Amino acid sequence: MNPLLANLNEPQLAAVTLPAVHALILAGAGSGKTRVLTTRIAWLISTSQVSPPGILAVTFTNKAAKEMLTRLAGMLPINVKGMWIGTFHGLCNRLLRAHHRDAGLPQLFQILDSADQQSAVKRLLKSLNVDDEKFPPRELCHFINAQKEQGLRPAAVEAWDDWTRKRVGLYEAYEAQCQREGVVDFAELLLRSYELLERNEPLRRHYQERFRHILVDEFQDTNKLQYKWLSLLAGGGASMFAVGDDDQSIYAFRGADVGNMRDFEREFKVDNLIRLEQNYRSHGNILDAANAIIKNNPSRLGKNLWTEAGAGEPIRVYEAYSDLDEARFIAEEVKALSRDGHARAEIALLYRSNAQSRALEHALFSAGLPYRVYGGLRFFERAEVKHALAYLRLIANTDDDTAFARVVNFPTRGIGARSLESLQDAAKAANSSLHAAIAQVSGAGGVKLKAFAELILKLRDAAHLPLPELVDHVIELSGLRAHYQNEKEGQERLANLDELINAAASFVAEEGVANEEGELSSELASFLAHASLEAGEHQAGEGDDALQLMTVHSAKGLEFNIVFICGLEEGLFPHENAISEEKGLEEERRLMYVALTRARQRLYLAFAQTRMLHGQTRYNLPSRFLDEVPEELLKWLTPRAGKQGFAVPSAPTFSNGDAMPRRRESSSGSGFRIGQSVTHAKFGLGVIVNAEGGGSDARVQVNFGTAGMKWLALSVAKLEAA
DNA sequence: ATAGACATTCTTTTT
DNA sequence: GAATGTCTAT
Repeated sequence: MNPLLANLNEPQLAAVTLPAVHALILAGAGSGKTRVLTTRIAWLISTSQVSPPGILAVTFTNKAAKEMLTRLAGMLPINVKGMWIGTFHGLCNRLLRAHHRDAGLPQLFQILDSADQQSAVKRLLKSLNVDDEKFPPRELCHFINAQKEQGLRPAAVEAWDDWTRKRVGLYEAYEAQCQREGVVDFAELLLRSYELLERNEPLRRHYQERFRHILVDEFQDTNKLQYKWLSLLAGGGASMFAVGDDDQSIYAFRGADVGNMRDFEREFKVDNLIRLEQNYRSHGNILDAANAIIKNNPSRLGKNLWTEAGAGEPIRVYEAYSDLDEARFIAEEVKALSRDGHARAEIALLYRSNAQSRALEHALFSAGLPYRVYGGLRFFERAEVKHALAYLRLIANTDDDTAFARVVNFPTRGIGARSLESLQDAAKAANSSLHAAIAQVSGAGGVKLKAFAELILKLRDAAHLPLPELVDHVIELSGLRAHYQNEKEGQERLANLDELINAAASFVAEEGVANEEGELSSELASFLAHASLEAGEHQAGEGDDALQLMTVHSAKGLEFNIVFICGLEEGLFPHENAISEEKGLEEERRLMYVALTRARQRLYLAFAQTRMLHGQTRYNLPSRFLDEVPEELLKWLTPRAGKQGFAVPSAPTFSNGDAMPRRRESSSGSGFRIGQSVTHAKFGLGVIVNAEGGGSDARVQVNFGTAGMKWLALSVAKLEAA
């Protein structure tokens, strides 16, 4: 027996050893998905069914791609480096670099990240004198990306109203601007390489014949364009092996289309649908809860996780008075767990939205517990790093107006708004880049601009230097170093700039791109692509034994011994913006499913009666997801809050600094107070969130959850304390 | 050109 | 509440 196949369970083995056919693997959480994917590649190669260059394996994140490469390298005695295993964007970048001419791109085309894209759009709106109130750059970016992700160029977009027609026009102008500047955004990487393959038959046939096996990770997260891209490449008879979990589809809001799983099944006539349902991660109670929750979603492909591990501990539920109380409880609990010998790094605090981390962080800090928050600014996204990268981008391509605009006056060199305006006018008149238009600007501003142009020229002269030295040189000559040396808070930024030099050095050491003779550094171009495509690790203390704080979204794919899910309240989780639509609610439920299945041994669910949000105290009902977990799996750490609402009345006398209902007048005499749970004959269960008037005029505002927010006159409405 | 005041917005996020 | 963006005064 092939040692690769040892210890695989039956469906895993079946999936790994499928012949060259299309297959859809429904891989539940914790069912060994990555193992199946990598083992399949290793098995195909080791049994000589395919050679390494015949494999195309696609993931969504760099982390997943790296993980696959590392595991594969451990299974096979081959050099994994050159294999086509990577993210959609990384592989498309590779394709476009190799065929930039056919794709209509300059050799050193630059990649705009989302922030770059937004500033490019802002610049475009300004140059066209478009009101950015009516066309917010954020929304316009979203629109453009959504079209591209459907595979639609401006001419193909159907516009039925003036607003959309105008946006399509702006989409077109944006494309022209990008093309002139020699830059592509993330979605363009995909679309451009799709079009390249579609239109260039010899090229398409080449890759179709080359890739015999296409493997896709997290298939439920693919968008329409990615699916088309895969279909095109598989069109030459390759086998497609798609691994995904429709229950973990939580990115519909950014274009992911679970429908691709059904389409794939139908269009590729997949008759190998394999379910991986045995879970190796969590104890039974946790899985039972997850299964019970997700069962409420109709139209699933269907799957039920099970485990050989025992039921384990019950799921602990804590009802807090307030967000601060919730945080304090968690901090105390974690402290106790830590004392009992649990590694802090094995404990995760999950929440629906980032704003929730504040209260948690505060409590953890007071308790002296080290923690790490995911989701902040990443290395290559930091302002000072982006500034340095902008200078480097101008070395590679002087026409990159986004980079130009970013640093033309940073550090300040007396080039103000009016000089830039005349430069922009000149560029527009000549249909040229900002850099190329400098000669046209006269006067004092023109002199300063010419000095800037000379600076870029001088920097370009250094392009032959080894990359780390070039970076150092740029930081020095641009004045960035001096600028941050003079700044009070500049120490950390200087350190980050030094870190950028280090990053360049290790990039050269690892990637080892050869520098072509006499040419502008292709090493530089690869490094810049790397900086755009892989924004780098999140900041701070890796390696320390720290608590892990993150949103449920960023927890996907991770696992922890102990998990706290915080803020389980209607309006927060499920989020209020998602509640009104069935589809939105189902995605929230899948999100809850993802959250639950992160835990191996112990799971806490926490919610609060009052919470500060957007600077206001809010009163929420417990999340409906709590009701969807079977009673017998739960162990209430506070008196049970039933379907009737909160068990513990929130007395207005907390001494712990919690938000207290401010309007006492509303409670006097009426028998009701803010924060109290009430029932109404028509609207059902709700929470009083506000009150005004008194005596016979008294009115209260009640949050009825699904039934909405209502103002009710106490003299008319029959409210009962719940 | 820059600091300080005022207004506005506020899910989730990788590439 | 905090962060970003725009306007205003120096």
